[in-house]
Amino acid sequence: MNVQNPVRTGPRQRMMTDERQREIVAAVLALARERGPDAITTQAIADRIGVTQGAIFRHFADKEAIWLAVFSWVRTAMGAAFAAAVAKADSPLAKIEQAFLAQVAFIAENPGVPRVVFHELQYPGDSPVRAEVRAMIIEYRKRLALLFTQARAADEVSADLDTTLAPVLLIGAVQGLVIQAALAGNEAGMMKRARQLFPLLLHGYRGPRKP
Amino acid sequence: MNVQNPVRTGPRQRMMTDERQREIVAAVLALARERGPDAITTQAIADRIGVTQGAIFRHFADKEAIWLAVFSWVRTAMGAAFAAAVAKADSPLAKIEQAFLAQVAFIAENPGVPRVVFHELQYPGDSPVRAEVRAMIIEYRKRLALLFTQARAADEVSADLDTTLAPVLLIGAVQGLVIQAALAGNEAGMMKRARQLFPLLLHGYRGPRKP
DNA sequence: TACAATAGTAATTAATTACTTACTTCTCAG
DNA sequence: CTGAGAAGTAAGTAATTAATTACTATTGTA
Repeated sequence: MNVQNPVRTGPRQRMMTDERQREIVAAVLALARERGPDAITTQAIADRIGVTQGAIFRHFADKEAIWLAVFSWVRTAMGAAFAAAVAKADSPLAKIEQAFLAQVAFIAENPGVPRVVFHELQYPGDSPVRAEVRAMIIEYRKRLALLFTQARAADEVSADLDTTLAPVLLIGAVQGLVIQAALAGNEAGMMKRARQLFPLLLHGYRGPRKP
Repeated sequence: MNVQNPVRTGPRQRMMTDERQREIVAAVLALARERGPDAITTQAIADRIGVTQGAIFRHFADKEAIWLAVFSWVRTAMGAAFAAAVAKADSPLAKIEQAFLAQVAFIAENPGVPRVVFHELQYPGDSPVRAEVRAMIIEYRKRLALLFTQARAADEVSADLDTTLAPVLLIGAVQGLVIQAALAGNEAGMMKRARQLFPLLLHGYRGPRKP
């Protein structure tokens, strides 16, 4: 917090703005978790980071720019989490399991993220913000579909498996856990439930049992 | 629309209010689908049903009362759809399948419903409206859990199946389809995808295959 | 040290929100 | 037929919102 880098390479004012922008993005996600997306007003953000309301507009042109920054952060962070998870395993199916668990872990650590994402998904239209959110989910779904195709080729899942449908169920499973956590009010228990839930997904992907 | 019952048993003014209330609830759900939950203002409702904004408050004390009426309708309609679906099948597992398909069909027919429900779920706190929504989902989950317990007793699903976890996956699967429909912008294709998706759930519930 | 850029402030603005009030119109029961 | 109650209207209110403006304070640099 108070620790500052004594050596600056770039101009100071840009640094300050970058820091404030990150602070504002963090405040948005914190407010989303604590009070819900509708409570994210420029006044609430300003109160949380300790400046006046007008100061927000020194760092973002308008509120839409704030949302774009928030979802840009989410997309980057989720992409990194996905890549790290996939790198941890060798087989396609194991990669899928790691991606699933990483996704749940990311949401458990950043409970504001599903709130803002699914808040935005509930609106029709083609605003830049919504386009960003949709692109993020579509990208995630495509990456999963690729892994499922590889898993099918490696005979790790049923040969009949629809590799465009399988990601829908996996994303849905994450959503089921999010809803469950919202109802119970505990984001902490999500990981445990996720580990219990994955076998159910696994057997579904593997196809009918042959007794 | 223009057809009116010539014989009225109760006092007219109550009838009118009841009709307006139903009209307002329908307008809320239509607005949720067409423009998203945030666009549901008393002005937008009034415009849609063709009265002035102030007239809304002749039929509801305040906006919270409108939301309570909306979720009361949703709860009743969903409960009826669930009961009808369960009655169509004999075995517990077949009842579960019918309930799943009925749920998706209900959402496809009432696209505003998931929008308002999950909009409300994203907020913490204990307002009467949120309590109603939570109670509705918890009730739905419990009914599913009971069916899963019966299915397990009938040896239709794995003996290891966690009957509290299974409904989470089923509700999640519905959510996955809702997200998919939101991304693609077509609620019409939901039923087809649901029929494709159920086998994946089924094999998951049945447990590991034994080759 | 002086300068120029800029983060921050305080106050203000226009628009929108839920909700109210005074008044009008309609309709049905007595 | 009539009058009372209720649905509807038009106008208005207080609060909140995102965004702007004129000004001040700070900070790195020439």
